[in-house]
Amino acid sequence: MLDLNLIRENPDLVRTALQNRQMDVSPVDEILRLDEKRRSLLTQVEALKAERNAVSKEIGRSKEAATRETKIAAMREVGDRISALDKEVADVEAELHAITSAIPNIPDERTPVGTSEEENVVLRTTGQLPEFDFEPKPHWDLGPALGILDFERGTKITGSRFYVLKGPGARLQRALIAFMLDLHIRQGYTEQYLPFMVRTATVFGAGQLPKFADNLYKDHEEDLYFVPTAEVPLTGLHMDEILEEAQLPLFYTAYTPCFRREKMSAGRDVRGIKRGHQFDKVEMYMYTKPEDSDTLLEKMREDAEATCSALGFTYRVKQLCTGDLGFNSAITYDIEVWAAGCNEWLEVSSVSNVRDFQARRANIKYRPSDGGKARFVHTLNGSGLGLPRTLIAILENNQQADGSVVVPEVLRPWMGGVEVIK
RNA sequence: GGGGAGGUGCCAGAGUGGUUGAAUGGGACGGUCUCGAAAACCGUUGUGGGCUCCGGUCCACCGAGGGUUCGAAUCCCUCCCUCCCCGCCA
Repeated sequence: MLDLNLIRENPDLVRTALQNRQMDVSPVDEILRLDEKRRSLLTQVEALKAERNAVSKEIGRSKEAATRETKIAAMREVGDRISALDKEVADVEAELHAITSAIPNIPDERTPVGTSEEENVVLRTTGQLPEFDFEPKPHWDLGPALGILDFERGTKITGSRFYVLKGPGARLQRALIAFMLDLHIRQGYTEQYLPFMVRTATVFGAGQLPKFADNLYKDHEEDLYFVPTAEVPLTGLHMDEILEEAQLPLFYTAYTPCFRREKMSAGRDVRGIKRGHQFDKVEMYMYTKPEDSDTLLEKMREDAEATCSALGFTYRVKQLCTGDLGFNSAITYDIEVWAAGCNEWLEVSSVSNVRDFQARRANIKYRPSDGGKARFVHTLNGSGLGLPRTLIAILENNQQADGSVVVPEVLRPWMGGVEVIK
């Protein structure tokens, strides 16, 4: 959510932001119009309320019945006008809120302007592309051959885009989760175990509603959403709180499953486990003072990269351009790992500084140590790697000619010492 | 699932229709005192919003949302949450 004052005082900034994101700028004018209408209505209705309050006090003090009756009658009429105006204000505010909540964050000056993901900028590539003296197989062939991945049974018990991990496959994923969480703990994050279902206000606070309702699973009976990412409950953690400056920054890490309907990407990435309706992820999250968020974004990026390095991945860091930037984000780095079987770079992490965008929606502030006015915090989020794509990279890059897969050394403690899955 | 109690400011806790945005106590912060501290005393201590000659002023907020009334923290309705007892399930 953007600051209404910012939109009012600097509409061109917002228009440019929308343009750079390849979006329609007309909502800005609509907001300005509604904002003006709202303030005009408020001036009227508040004057009436002030009058009613004052006269009502007089009525309370008045002893004379006739005077009281006259005043009560007058105030009854004022009350009717207040009700009508209040209704108008509520309508205008609802419309204003609906439009404002659909405006994305303003990209950072350092976010390159571009029209689509084609114009994302590769900042750096680390490691060499692995070489094979045989034709490396994609994971959708490798996994079933090893008996650790079962697509048919996944679709049988649930439907398309669901799969079953079996035996060492399931264990490998669990090893990755434990490894990542422990690594993030060493990097200074505090582990959280969170609800996997959240209320509407929580999803709104994280910026997933109303815009992305189509992508969410919902229990309509209980009015609860299944989390699409741990970012949602991690934002909710301090919703409607005023933190102390001394508490900041807060570093959190959490493992959660993620549930996404993927209506937008129907027909895309249908092969393998790259894009499922249910997948696991370890997430990093920060609450910071505004002046620290730029620096800490780099820490979070380094922490995500450290995970890739420890697993022996060849990876590259991309800077997203305005055309591909997420709704909440001002600046985002994507980390992509090379997968030798399907021959592509897979996005395993997205590290973003959303500044005060989520904090405004979720109402998360901090009180400066000098006792000044409470200010919105900045929040940052980043995947400590999405699990399916990490699994793909391990299976495809560590495969051997006989179809077996070498387990990365750092994971072996959680694999009962198993060195090769065969 | 059945029965009962409750949700008020940073905390505890009054307040059942009219100067109550909210008593009282505690905490925190500032000041006086002190070599310093404690004690004591004095003061300050919410959020959002409108207008503003930027000195203020007005509006809203006592779990959330509606309603009654000239006027609601106080009355009514719905929902949410917490606690206790019983039942049920793990």
